[in-house]
Amino acid sequence: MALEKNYDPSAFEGPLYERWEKSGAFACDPDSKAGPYCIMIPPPNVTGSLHMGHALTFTVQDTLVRFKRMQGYDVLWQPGTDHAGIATQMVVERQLAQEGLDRRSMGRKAFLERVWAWKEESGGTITRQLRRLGASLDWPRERFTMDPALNRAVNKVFVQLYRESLIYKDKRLVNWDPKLLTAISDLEVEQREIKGHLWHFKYPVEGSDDFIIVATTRPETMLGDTAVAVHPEHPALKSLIGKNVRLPLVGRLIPIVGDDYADPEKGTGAVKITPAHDFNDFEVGKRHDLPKINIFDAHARLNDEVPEAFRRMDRFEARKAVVAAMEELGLLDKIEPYVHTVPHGDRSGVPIEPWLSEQWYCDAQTLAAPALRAVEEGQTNFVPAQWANTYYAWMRNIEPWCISRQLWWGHQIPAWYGPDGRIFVAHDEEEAQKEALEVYGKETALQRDEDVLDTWFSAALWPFSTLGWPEQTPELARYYPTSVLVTGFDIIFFWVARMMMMGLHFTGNVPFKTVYIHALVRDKKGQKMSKSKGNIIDPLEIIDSYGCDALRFTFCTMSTPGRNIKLDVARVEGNRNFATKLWSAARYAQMNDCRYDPKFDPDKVTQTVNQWITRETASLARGVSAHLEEYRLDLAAQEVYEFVWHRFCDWYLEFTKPVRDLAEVKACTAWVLVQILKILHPFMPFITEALWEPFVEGGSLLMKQDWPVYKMSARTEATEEINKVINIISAIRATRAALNVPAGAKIPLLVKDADAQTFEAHKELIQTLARLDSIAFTENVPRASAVDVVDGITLIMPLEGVIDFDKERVRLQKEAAKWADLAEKTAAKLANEDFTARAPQEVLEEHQERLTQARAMEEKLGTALRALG
RNA sequence: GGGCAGUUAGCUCAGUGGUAGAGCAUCUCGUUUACACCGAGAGGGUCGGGAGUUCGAAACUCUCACUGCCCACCA
Repeated sequence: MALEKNYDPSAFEGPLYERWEKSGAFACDPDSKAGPYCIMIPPPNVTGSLHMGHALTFTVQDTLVRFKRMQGYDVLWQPGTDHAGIATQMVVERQLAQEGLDRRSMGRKAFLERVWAWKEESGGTITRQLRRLGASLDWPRERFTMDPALNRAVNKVFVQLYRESLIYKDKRLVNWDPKLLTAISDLEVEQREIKGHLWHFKYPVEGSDDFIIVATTRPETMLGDTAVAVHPEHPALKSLIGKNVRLPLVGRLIPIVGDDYADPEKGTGAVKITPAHDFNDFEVGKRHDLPKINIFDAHARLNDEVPEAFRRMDRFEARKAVVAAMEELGLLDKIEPYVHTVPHGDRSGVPIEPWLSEQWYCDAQTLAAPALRAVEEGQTNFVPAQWANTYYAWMRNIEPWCISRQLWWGHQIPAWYGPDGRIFVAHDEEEAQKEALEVYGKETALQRDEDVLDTWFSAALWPFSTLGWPEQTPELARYYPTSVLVTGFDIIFFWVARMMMMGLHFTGNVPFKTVYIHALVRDKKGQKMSKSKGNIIDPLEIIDSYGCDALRFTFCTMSTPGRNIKLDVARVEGNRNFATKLWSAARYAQMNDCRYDPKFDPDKVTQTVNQWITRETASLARGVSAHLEEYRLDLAAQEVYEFVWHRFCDWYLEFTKPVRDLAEVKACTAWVLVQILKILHPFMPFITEALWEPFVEGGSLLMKQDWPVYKMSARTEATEEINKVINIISAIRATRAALNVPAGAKIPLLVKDADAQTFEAHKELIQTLARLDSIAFTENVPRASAVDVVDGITLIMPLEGVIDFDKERVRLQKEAAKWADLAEKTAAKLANEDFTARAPQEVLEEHQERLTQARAMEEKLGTALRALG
């Protein structure tokens, strides 16, 4: 089958993926004798679609997985999707709203049916898109976080943690999202900078005509104030401690308390205390035993605790009303513009409300201790290592994790309530009923907790729940702990930390040995991609335009640890060109009848160029392996790029053109090409697989081939010789270009001080690639010639009448000056006794050699200049 | 306020103690039968500033500046 002239990825990417998948090449083999290697996919939102962040992380994972598979490991890359509680529920609720429906009126059961239907409808999108990316996931093992089996794992974990008192119910202030009407965890709160105001209110002090002035960014909360705090040592205000103020608008008498929390430097030095609506005030309230007056309903509208005029008002409406009312009373002291940060729900985008409610909590502090130790002791390593600091910082100051959500889509909390409010936490209703029977002594109707768990709760179990836990499955025994977790730093807290906690607690083992944290994808200016900025680049459009391999290779070359990836389509285009180059080289090989011979022994080649390229190939394979082991995909990819384009195409194929009919050249060309396909496969799976087919017999798959490891004797003399030839040709080309010798013109070459052997052996090569019509040896530099010196050899091009000798003189002088400068610098260094006494021997030798060489160059160029006349 | 990164050619980035590199862009030349999504060549950098360690610093230490991000606080 002859290769098409042009590289057209769209012609083969789809069919090849199908072939891989059908062949079972993605499947792990738990019975295999090979060692296990396992990566758990960070499950994307089941109803989501592929964005650049996905494309990056899955490219990295697929590259690692394909490499390991070729190395002979039994690889499990576990696929799956996440139910993504809030995100998915929001999407469906938005759909309902368009139909004029809402979930509460349709009821829980009907709503959940609707969400499941949506999941069935859109759930295949992301997995189809993953296939377009070439992701070699073990699809028959696909899991979903709400699978019945995974739900059993969730219940088991919940029940056990409850019985260990590591999960409990508590009434306290939570981050309440008044739009989504659910509690959220600290991590789901996003601080946003807001240009607001600072209102100064005068509160009348009881029994005097004095006022105490408090400043606030949230005037509406004053309706729930139960104290004013001042610092116990505040010089001007401490005398007021113990007195009361009459809370305006409300008329309530509230105390002035002394508390360290009141910072004399801030605001007016006195601070209003609203224990039910501010986290700090809540603490102050506890210290002084203040009442907590909840003035908001779930929608953050004022409730019946406030004066009638304000009831039912939305919080922002109430703000205006309170300010207006205070102003009317003459109690508004002043208003200042004020920039401050306000907590917002990361999903809803509305300011969150600290709100008193009863929620389920997980004692993260207790669970964090072993998880911290595991990283400190190196059972789990972060790559790059500095991310461990981020992990430590958060884990050492971890707060209780609010795990309940007032949603319907998710794992419903396995807790049932008796008529007296008694809680029965059980694996299922039957078990709960049994417990209730013992307690009440009779059949009793139980009511299940309405709430569901935070999405990240089930995600935290992913590394073992997908492997069948709590059953002791062969998969669990074999693939857990997994080899590496690949993810972005943005979810170290959300996910990595929680998997560590749950994994250690329930399996006694870390969930992964390595956490590889990669960059985030930005636009080419380094800005976050977002819909509102309009700078989103769709990976599928890129794949359509340039092919999947070009996109993948771009991610690989740019995934330097510790840096963001500024994605510029120009880079993708450049890598598409690289793919084209490879395609074209393969086509050339095919046209010249280069067939891969499995019996070809690279160690036995006799021609110098073949000895050279086979050793270079071996060195490439070693380099790429080493870089991949260290997660330096960037360096690995760059090394292949350099080899394929600049060594194999630019030099080897050109070198062998004059002798392309020789059997050894044909076999060697095919061999190198096949090695390139193998080494490049993890990075560019499609083009390499497509090119594999025409070069080997028997319909095998490249992705199932062994990663190349060679036993080859060193051939350093071949490398040296070829490098010398390359230098000679490059020098002649540069001289020709500098002197405007027409590219088509063939010129004679005289050489001086050269070992005849190099020129004899590679005469044809040098003549062809440097476009010479003859090569001859000489003892003297003839007059009126262009000259260059390389590796001690003087190259002379008698070009009288062709070139401008003034120009040539300037060029040579510049060149000579460069070498003289180096010689001088090196000589000065060698004259420094501190240097000669302290530098290591090999560095000294290197400098000696450099000096000799620089002096020789200087001298030979001098000779050439003199000959120029 | 605390922390972590980054600062190297016009742009995007490699380079962790011994003569400053690549890709893209730019310029010159070139349709030599794999490739113009190409080939050959060239220009371009006081490695953010300062100090220190060292025979020797882009690299190590300190310090300053700027950029980005994370965490916390904000009356």
